[in-house]
Amino acid sequence: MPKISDEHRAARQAQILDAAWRCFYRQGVQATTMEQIMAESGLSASAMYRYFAGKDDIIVAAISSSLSRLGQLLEPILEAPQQRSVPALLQQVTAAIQSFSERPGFNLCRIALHGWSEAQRNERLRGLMRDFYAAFRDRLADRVRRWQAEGALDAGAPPQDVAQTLLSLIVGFVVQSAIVHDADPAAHGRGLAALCAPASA
Amino acid sequence: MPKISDEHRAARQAQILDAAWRCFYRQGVQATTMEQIMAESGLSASAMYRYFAGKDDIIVAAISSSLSRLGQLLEPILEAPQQRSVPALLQQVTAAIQSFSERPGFNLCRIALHGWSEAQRNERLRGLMRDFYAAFRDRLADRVRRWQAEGALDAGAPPQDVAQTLLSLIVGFVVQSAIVHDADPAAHGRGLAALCAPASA
Amino acid sequence: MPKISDEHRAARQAQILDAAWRCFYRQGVQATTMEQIMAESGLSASAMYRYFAGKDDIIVAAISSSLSRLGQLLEPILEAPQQRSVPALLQQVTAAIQSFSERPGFNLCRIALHGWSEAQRNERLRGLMRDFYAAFRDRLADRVRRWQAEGALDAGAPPQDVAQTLLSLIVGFVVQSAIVHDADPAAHGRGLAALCAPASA
Amino acid sequence: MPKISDEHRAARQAQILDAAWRCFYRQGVQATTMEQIMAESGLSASAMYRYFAGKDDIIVAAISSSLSRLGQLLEPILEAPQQRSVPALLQQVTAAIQSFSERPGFNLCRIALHGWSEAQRNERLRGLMRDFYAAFRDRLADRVRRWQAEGALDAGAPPQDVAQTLLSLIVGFVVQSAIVHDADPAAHGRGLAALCAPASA
DNA sequence: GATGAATGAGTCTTCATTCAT
DNA sequence: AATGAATGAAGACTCATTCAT
Repeated sequence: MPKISDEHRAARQAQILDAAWRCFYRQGVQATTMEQIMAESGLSASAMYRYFAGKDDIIVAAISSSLSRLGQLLEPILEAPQQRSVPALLQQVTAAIQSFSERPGFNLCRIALHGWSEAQRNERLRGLMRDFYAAFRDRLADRVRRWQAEGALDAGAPPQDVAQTLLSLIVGFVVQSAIVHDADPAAHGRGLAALCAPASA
Repeated sequence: MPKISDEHRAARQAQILDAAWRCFYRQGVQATTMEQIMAESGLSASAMYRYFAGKDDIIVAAISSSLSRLGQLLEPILEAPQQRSVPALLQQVTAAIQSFSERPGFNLCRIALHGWSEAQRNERLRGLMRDFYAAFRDRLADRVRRWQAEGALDAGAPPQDVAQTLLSLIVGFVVQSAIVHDADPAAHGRGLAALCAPASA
Repeated sequence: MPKISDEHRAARQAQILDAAWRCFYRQGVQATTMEQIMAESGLSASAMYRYFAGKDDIIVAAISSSLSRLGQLLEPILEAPQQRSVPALLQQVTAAIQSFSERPGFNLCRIALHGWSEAQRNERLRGLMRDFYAAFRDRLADRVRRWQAEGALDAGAPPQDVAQTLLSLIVGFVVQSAIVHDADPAAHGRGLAALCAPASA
Repeated sequence: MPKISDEHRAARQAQILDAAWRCFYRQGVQATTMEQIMAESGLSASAMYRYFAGKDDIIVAAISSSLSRLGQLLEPILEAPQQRSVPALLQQVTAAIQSFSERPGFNLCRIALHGWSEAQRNERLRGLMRDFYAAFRDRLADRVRRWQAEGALDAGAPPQDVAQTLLSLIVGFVVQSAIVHDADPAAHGRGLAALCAPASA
């Protein structure tokens, strides 16, 4: 019965990836050693190599699965039919990221920075990440188009430009969370609202 | 004559840091070896240790000097008295970053990602970076206050919130430059302008 | 029914040894891993250890069985009653070796080199091989004695010396086959005939 | 002064290759570990990698230098102008090999077997060895031609065939030395002489 | 009786750093 | 002041073998 074996395989791989993330989060991707992942996962050296071809494979799988999780986290927010205002969307997205990051041992923001850095020197990772962010920006552009159709946004602006700006706001929040440690969804929302508001309100 | 010695020292250090950056840019911080920096700088092993205490020192010095360069690049833009609109400022800042990044062998955007990642696992670096970005945000807040005083911006908004939003836009541009490779200052400006504009323009 | 079990056992062992030889032939003895033999034989790890005590046992059994096959190949040639001339015998033996070597996946010549090398560092193998070649040389000496009795060869020469020379010619052919790839039974026969011929023929 | 450095380099390389040969001789090529070569040479791990790119490089260099030594050993014998008989040449060559092999820690015959085996799975080595033996056989063919010119050998025989036969006798001696341990230059000479002699002498 | 997942000792190799010259 | 040879600890990865199921 291969089913048991497949489930076992998936479980072990998840076990390894979770351990890898806990290590990456603490020390960065390159500085994490296989031995540390072994210790964190409770598996032996050979067990790791049964489920992954090597360190690079673990890195790619871990980052890839992390991007998937991030996509699953943000998709419902983007697709919610009742989204009316840009600052509100931004606030919801950043709040979701923040609450997801607060779980112990898995800070999404710090991990993102490590992943971006690693993607600079890893072919597969670079493609993976470019595709993910390009796709995410396309979803944002869709959202912009709906707003424009609803009359909530200037219909003359190129949706891709607005999407690029929105994506910057989101990843900028991530960076400030990891570096300055005081990024605040509400502040981001207020700041953007202030920019959008007529000056002499 | 200690003065010559000091100049010599500074020149050698700059030579090493430049070489280090070229390596970091290509391969990331952790994956760069001392031997590669030696080869890139044309100096001997002992020379490196004469001018820096070790690899960590080179990393901190390189990132620190890079932050200084970035500050020097952006300061005149922030302080320019004639700055009138937020989208225009954003476009100027991102354009400056982009043109600075286009010089061969020193892509500021890619380097920033490496530096952020490294700062997660290096105490000194973390402090350095937090201080730099906090200070930069303070400068942005000053700018916001001036705009508010000039009536160009809603006076009721907390300047720090607006500054946080602006910083996000800037670093978001950096990330998109390095990851998706198509970040565009003009698009960022247009996108922000669209968000600020009244919907039914 | 132990008989079926015994047959089963022998069949499995042969299956393993055949697989082992295909691996040894390609990569040498030491460089072949148990996993490769497992893959080549289609058997599981535990099956290997059920039928052999370990890798060393497989090596010894494989080389031993190979020597037997070689002996069975050459024996009828040595014992053929109509053998009249030394060059003819040499040519027949080398031709037999060559045709045996041409089967895909089992080059006797290459395998011999691997076996000799391995015998240097394996006590059991060393004895096995010494005995085999000593016995083979004894058979050659018998042949020489028969030739001497028939008047086909100088009766004053020590048969063991002639046998040693003949064995050198044979294994020399094997080495040249594996290393220079152009060893030729006919050329060997002609060369020896030329040495035996009176100079001014 | 680069000369000192070059001499130093050559000396270290020789030191490593000598150590490697002592290990190869005892255990075969593949079964020898870098650590054993380190211990035998008295050098550290990194020192080895300063002078050789890796284990494969050491193997190739060691075998290559060994072939050179063998060539230097046999060349004067082949070129000696007073060589008159084939058995005498054979005896001189084998005797030279034997005396060279008797030095402690460097048995040329055992080493040859290891080298041949290794050449089966190492591209560079295979070419190296094929070229060496082909060239050696050409020298033998030259010798044969001279004998034929002097009337000492049947002028009608193809020199390359005779050379192939002679090479077989030599390498056959090497194999019997290493495997049966009783190969004897004099016996080889007598055996060949018996084959060459008229039967009813 | 058979499987294949698991192991831990061992392999080759690299690297930041030091030190004799 | 400067060199570059040397180090040893640590890195990723492999492999013959065992054991729970």
